[in-house]
Amino acid sequence: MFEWGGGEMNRVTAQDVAKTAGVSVATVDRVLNERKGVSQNTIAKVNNAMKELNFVRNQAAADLARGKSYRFVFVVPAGETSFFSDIRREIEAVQLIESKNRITIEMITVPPLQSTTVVEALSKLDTSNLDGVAVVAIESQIVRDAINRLRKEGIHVVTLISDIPNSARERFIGIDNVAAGRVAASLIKRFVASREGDIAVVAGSGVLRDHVERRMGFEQVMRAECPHLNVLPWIEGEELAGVVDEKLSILLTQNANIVGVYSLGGGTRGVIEAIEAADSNISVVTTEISDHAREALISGVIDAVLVQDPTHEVRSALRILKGLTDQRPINESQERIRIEIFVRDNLP
Amino acid sequence: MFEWGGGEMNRVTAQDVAKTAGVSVATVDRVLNERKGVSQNTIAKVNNAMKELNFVRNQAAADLARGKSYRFVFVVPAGETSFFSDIRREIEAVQLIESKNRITIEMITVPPLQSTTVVEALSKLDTSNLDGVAVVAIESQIVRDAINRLRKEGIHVVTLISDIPNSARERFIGIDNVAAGRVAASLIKRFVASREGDIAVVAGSGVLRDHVERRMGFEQVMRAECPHLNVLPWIEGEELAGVVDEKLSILLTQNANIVGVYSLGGGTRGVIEAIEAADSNISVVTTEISDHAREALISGVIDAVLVQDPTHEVRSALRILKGLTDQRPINESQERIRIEIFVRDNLP
DNA sequence: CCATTTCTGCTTGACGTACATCATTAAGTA
DNA sequence: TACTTAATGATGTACGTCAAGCAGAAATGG
Repeated sequence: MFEWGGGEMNRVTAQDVAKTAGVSVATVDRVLNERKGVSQNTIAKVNNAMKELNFVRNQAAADLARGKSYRFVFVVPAGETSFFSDIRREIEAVQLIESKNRITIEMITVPPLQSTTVVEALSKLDTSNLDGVAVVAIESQIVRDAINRLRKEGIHVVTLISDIPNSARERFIGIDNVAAGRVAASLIKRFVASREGDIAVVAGSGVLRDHVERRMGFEQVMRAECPHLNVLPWIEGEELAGVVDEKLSILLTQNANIVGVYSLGGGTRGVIEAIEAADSNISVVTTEISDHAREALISGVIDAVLVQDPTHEVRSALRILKGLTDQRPINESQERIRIEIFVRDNLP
Repeated sequence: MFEWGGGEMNRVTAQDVAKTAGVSVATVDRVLNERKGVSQNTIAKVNNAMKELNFVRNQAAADLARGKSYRFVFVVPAGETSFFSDIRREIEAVQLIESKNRITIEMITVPPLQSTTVVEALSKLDTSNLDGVAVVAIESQIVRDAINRLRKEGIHVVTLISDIPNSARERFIGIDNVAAGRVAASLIKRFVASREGDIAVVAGSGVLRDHVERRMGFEQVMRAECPHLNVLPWIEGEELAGVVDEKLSILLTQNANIVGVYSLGGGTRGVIEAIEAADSNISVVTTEISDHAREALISGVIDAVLVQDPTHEVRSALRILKGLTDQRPINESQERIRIEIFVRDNLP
C-alpha cells in the first residue's frame, strides 16, 4: 500500500516553505525558478524545507502567473488520403481544446509531395512570437535547410509522420517505419506460406522517407528469410488511388507470378480495385484503414493492414513541442507511436 | 489554411465580455458556469458578447480559483507478473506528476485472483472526500455489489484491464479482449498453416473476465475457420510461471499432437520453458512482453505476442476519472487502448 | 399597502505563483 | 574611504476566474 502523506491533499505553499526555511518568499521563488542571487547555503535550506513539507508547486497558479502563451504551426499535406484528412481533422480538434490553455495552433496545408511548397510555407512563417513547428517532411536538401534556418532562430521543430534526419529537427513523431516494413514482410511470408513467386510493392513516392524506410525493412526480411520470394521494383502510386490502380493492374496482367502485394503508402482503394480485377490468390498487406480497406479486409481481398493512429500523432507532436518550449523532460512511453495491425478478426 | 482569429493570441477575459455585454463579471461568471440567477435576456447578451469577442476561458485561472482537489484510488493486484508491476510503476509515476495538479492518487495492492480482498479494499475506503476509484475487477457477485455500493455514494468507478459488466461501473479501460482472442486465433491459423492437430490454451483464471473473453474470441475464430484444429480444454496457470510450466509440460508429454499454444494470461516464462523442453514444432502466441518473451521471440520459441500498454491504461483511467468528476466529455480516440502485436521483426 | 420572497446584478476579495522594484547588509576592490 | 557587487528581504502587483455576500428591483401574499 502506497500513499502520499497519508492521503491528505497537499496544501503547502511557497509561503510555508519560506517560513520553515527562515527566508522570504522572494528567495523561495528564486530557488524554485533557479534564478541567480542566492547563496548555496540558502538554496540548501530552501530545498530542505521543500522536502520536509513535501512542497509541490501549483501548476495552475504558475501557469496563470507566468501568463505565457504558445504559438505552434503544423505544416501538413493537403491531399485526398483518408490518413491526412484524419490528421487535419485532429489538428482542428486540438486547436479548440488547447485554446483554453493559451495555445494557438495554426495549420498550413501544402500540396503533397512538393518540397518547394513546404519550403515556401516554412520560410514565410511569421517567426516573431513563434514557439514551434511540426512538419510532415519531404526528403530534400531545401527542406532540410528551411528546417535548419528555423532552428537557428530558436524555433523548435519536429517532424511528423515522415522524418528528415541530418536536419536540426529535434524529434521525429511517427512510427518506426523500418519496423513496419519488417512486420509487413513477416506477415506476407506467413500468408504466402510455401508458395513461390514475385512480390509487388506499391509506394507513394521516393521523396517520402517513411515510404523508403518501410521498403527497406520489408526487403531486409524478405532477403534474409524468403529466398523463394522475389521482390519486384516498386511502383510509385503518388498516393492517388487512380494511379495505383492503373499501374498495379498493368503489372498484374503482365506478371501472372505475383503471390503477394505490399502497399506501403496511400491510394489503397486503387490496390483493392486492381486486386479484385486480377481475381487470383494474392496475399495483400496495406497501410491505412478506411471504409474501403475495412470492407476489403472482411471480404478477404486484403489480409492485413498496418496502421498508425493520426490522432495520437497530432497530440503527441503538440505535447512534445510544448515540452521543448518549456524545457521539460518528455514522457517517452506516452509518446511512443504504435504500429497497429488489423486483420479481419480485430476490426474495431 | 486555417487560423484562429488571424493567429493572434486570445487575450479576451471575462472582464471584456462583461464590458461589451453591459453587465458585471459576476454575471458573466454565472452564465459561464451555468448557475442560476440570470435572466434569459442577460444570458443571451453575455453569450453574444462571448461569441463576438471569441472568448475562451483560461483553464489555469479557473483551476486556481476553484481550488478543487481530487482524490482517486487505484486497486490493483500485487503479483509477480511483469504486466502488473508495470502497472504499479506507472501509477507511482503518475502520482508524482499529478500532485502538481492537486490530484492525489492512492494505490492499494491486493493479492491476485481473490475477490474477497478486492471487496475488502473497496469497502474499507475512506469515502469522505473520494472522487473516484479504478479497480482491476474480478468476476464475482460480491465485487459487483461493492462497486455498486461505491457508485451509490456518488463515487465514480471504472474497471481497469479486467471488466465486470452488469455492475454500475461507468467505464472499462482496457483492450477489446474478444478481439484479442480472435487475433490470436487468426495468427495461429496462419502459423500452423495446413497442419492438423490440437491447440492448447493456457489461461490465468476463470474469474478474470479478460481471460474468459479472450478464450471466447479465440474459439469463435477457431470453430468457424479451422475445422482441422481441435482446441483443448484450457489450463489454469494462476498467472504463475511455475504452475504454467508444470501443467503445460504434462499436457505436452501426454499429447504429441499439439501444433499450437495460445497463452492468454501471465506466466509466459512457464510457457517458454515447457515449449523449449518439448522441442517440437509448435506455433506459440502469448500475451505479455517481458525480457523472457523478447528472447523467446528472437530465438523462435514464440511466434507472436499480443500486448496492451499498461502505461497508457493507467493514464487513461486517470483522465477518465477526472473527466467523470468534472462532468466533462471524454475524447474517445485518446482513450482507445490498442492491441499491439509483436513478432520477431518489430521488437522495440 | 406593506412585508416577504425571488430575481438580478454588483463589489470585493480569494487562489498561489511569478516577477519587478527598492532597500539593506556584507564583503570585496580600487 | 568611497565604490562595486552579491546576496538577500520586503513589498506590491499581475494573472483571470470563482464565489460569497450584499443591494436594489420586481413579484407575491395577506
